[in-house]
Amino acid sequence: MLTAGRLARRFGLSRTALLYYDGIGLLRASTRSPAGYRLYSDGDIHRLEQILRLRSAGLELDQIRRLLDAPADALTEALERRLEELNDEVDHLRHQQRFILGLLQTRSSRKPLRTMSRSIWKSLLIAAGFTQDDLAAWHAGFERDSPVRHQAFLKLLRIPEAEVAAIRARARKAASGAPSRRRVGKTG
Amino acid sequence: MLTAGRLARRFGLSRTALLYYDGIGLLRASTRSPAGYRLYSDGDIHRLEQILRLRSAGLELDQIRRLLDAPADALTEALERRLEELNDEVDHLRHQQRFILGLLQTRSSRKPLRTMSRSIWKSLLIAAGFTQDDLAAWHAGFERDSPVRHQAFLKLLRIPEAEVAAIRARARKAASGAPSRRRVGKTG
DNA sequence: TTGCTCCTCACGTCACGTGAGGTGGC
DNA sequence: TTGCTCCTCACGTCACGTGAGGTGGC
Repeated sequence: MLTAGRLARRFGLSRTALLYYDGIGLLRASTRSPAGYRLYSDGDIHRLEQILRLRSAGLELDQIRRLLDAPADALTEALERRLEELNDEVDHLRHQQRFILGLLQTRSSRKPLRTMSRSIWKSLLIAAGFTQDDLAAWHAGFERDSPVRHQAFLKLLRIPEAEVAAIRARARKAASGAPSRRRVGKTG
Repeated sequence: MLTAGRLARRFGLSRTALLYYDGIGLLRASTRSPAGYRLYSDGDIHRLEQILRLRSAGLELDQIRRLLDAPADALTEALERRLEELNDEVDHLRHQQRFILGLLQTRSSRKPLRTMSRSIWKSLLIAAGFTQDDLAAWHAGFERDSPVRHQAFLKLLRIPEAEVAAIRARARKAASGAPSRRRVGKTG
């Protein structure tokens, strides 16, 4: 039996969040102490775990509440709908990005665009499921098999000359047999 | 001189939005009619255009208000900060997507994942700046120069066999000289 | 006179955060 | 007795949407 404060700390969320969940009927403490303190049972804790899982998926609390008492099919369906929604949201943010890039180009900017474009591209690929190592391996393979097309591809991404050269150099080194202990982007 | 309702319709936003902008001091009608109707001048309209531009970039109204009376440098800087912010937001949404894919995999799903992954990938590339035609041309070139690697690449994206075959067939046809009148994804 | 547009409050939204004012527990 | 934790309101957030109740304009 945990009080609200302890439970909150245990799950890394705020006490007021728990009070809010109580208020909207999402998660009520199954017991109260004589003084009125909320006391959360193991069952309550289990329910909280489910709630936080679905919250991590970006579902609304109201929807989570309904799903917890619904058949599993409803959950699967809701998650798939959420995936589509996320596609739309990402598209929307991408439009904002491209719009901003347009605004900046109209003005007198020169260098930020190039670096942004590179970092955007990278975060896209990483978000798409590629790890840093995947990217390194991919560049290495590309460079080994068709260095000319590799360069053209990097140019297409508007990555500046110096960066292109650095990426190709790393790719050649990786392809020539050095163990892949390198981290892209940070210190290596 | 336009009233609020007319101005709203002209710019495709709601009348209440304009009232709200007035309320927070973002855009005040420079004149009122004897009866108290808001009358927007050409100057007001020009200011609204600027507001909507920045709103399309996803800036907050409060920030927009400050930027409109600030030097151009501040605007450029704000837009670049917003770009970074967008990267973070997209990352966050991607995490949600990957988390959901994990949840669905734990359950008994089988087919939705494959198709999602494909559509996610495509929307990523399109959002990154590739047009449908760019994609088609890219596949065509890849297929022409190294069909084996092209297939491996598509497989890496977890695109189902049948889709892979279709994409390669289209790519071969495109590379063999047919004019690129085709649309990817819809009917073609 | 009839619609349509306009006006000004005031309240609701979503998931909490932040006090204010008061009590329980070691 | 002193801190720390807990309790219950109540209000603020962001960009509006939605009435309610009342007036202007063709």
